[in-house]
Amino acid sequence: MKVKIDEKNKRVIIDGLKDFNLVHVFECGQCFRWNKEKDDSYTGVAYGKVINVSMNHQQLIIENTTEEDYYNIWENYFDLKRDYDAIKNQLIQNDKVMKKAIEFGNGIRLLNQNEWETIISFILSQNRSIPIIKQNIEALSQSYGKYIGNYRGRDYFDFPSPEKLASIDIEDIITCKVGYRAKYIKKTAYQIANSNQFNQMLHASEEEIEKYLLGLYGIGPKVANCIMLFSFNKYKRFPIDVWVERVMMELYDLEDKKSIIQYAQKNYKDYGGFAQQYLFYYAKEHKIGSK
DNA sequence: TTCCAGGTAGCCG
DNA sequence: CGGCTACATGGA
Repeated sequence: MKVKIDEKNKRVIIDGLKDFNLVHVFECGQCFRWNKEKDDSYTGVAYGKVINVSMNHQQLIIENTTEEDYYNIWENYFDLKRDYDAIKNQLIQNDKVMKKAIEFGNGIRLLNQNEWETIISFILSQNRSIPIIKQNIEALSQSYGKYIGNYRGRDYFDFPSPEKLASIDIEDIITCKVGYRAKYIKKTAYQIANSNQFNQMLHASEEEIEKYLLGLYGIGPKVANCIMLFSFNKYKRFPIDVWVERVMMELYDLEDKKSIIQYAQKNYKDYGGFAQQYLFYYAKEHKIGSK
């Protein structure tokens, strides 16, 4: 992997990158603020910046960025330093289903996303489909987020701060079509904005983080696991949603959530989060078990 | 029209 | 504890 800085064109090019596919990364259900352009590249907002990402063979091209942002944000955000081969090789041992799921989503990488944004995003995700979640988050950002700028003819807004969401009325949050989840958003934003506990969690143990998240209004075990996996680097976490539950019951012949948890702990160990994401993407795209 | 979506809080036994 | 249900909204 080789990094080239093209300062003049505000680009960073990463050469010789393996295990990275734009569709897999952005459509596997882990993130909600990335949209496909007509040229098959993706434009999105993260950490208050707008960038465009495209691929050319094994070259990853990040546009509208700088060398500084690449090393401070994007290298970690896109998880570029991790060896996915090692993870895949361990996961596929004695597991034909996983082998298929990994072949299908071979270019998935787990993004390292902002903790606060991930908390609200996955509170919103409950009992909802991904396109609607994306709409909700976009509406929240456009209504209450800071204006970032115009890129390729479109205006972009950052995800609103805890202070901002804590300060607005529930009725105003509801205008973003989040339904009954508005009260969860307001209260959780208030708790985070008005306590230093959240900041302490950024350096806390896994158990403390879990306890804290479960104490926030609107967060249960599944959402807490997603937040820990997608923004706190807790890669053992194995969130079980309707898709993972169905694919595990159908293709692994497991009976209930309890046996799924046991199976995952025993077989996936430290790589539960990666395993889960391959399975989720495979199940969702093939609509396993649904009808 | 009915059913379902990256579930959770509240309530009941 | 474990099981049940209401819940906002939009797409199939």
